[in-house]
Amino acid sequence: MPELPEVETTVAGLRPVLLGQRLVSVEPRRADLRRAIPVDLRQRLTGAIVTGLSRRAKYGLIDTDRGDTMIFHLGMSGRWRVDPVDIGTHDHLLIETAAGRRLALNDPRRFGSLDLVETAAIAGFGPFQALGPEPLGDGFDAAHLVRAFAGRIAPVKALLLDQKIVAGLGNIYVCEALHIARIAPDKAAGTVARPKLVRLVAAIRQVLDAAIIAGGSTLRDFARPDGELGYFSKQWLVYGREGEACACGALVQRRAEGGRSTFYCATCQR
DNA sequence: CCGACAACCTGACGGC
DNA sequence: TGCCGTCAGGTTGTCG
Repeated sequence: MPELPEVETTVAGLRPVLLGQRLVSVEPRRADLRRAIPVDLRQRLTGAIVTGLSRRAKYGLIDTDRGDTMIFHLGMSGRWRVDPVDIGTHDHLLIETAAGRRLALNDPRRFGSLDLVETAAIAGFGPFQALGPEPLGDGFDAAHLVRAFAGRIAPVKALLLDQKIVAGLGNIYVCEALHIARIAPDKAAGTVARPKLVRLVAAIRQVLDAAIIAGGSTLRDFARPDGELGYFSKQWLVYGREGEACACGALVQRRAEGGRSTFYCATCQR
């Protein structure tokens, strides 16, 4: 579930619950996810007031009035449950606000992470050091891709998954964007002509915007403990559609590369 | 730099 | 019903 649009809509769903609220209880229920949870997280966040929520790449950021920012990553299976009826084995962090709202960070596979850094030093946070530009921001355009792809013979799909080149794309949206831009996933990145890169930038923005809108439309249901985002899956053109007909009539193909599935239309994408 | 692979974990699903 | 293999939206590291 969690690529950039899912994190964006998650943050949007958390905002009305947390913004301006004092955290009266912050309880980690295990010592680690993908890596250790800071031992002082509970002490530093309990009693703090949330002053802002935002997103960077696939990370969610929660700022407090104590100058700390909690940074979460949802990995493959993470999500926040709002006002859960009961607490399960995969609820790894519990939060309660002064207004009596409860949150549980749930992550069965525990590929996610939870960090706490000084807000003023956020640029020094390890995983943020080498991140490329935000795909929906000003720093991302065809010229950027021309520079990033120059001389590279790796498949364009592989480089789009590289967070150092552009931050926030995952397997689904890369497959979708390449389809919309009509670019073959295995084409050597450095050989993709500039007009195609112009299309690619537009396609990435288009698919991310549409997914955020689709996720946003489900925000009403965000508080449901078992609530799932992901309405955008109904709009996928190629991802998960192996053997189905593309709009051109050809069948969507699937290929495994580096242990991950790539979905594409060999007729449309060149 | 590249591609392939493994590791980290659990759950869902299909086949038998 | 159960067992087994396969797959899954991410990140990080190794090896040749």
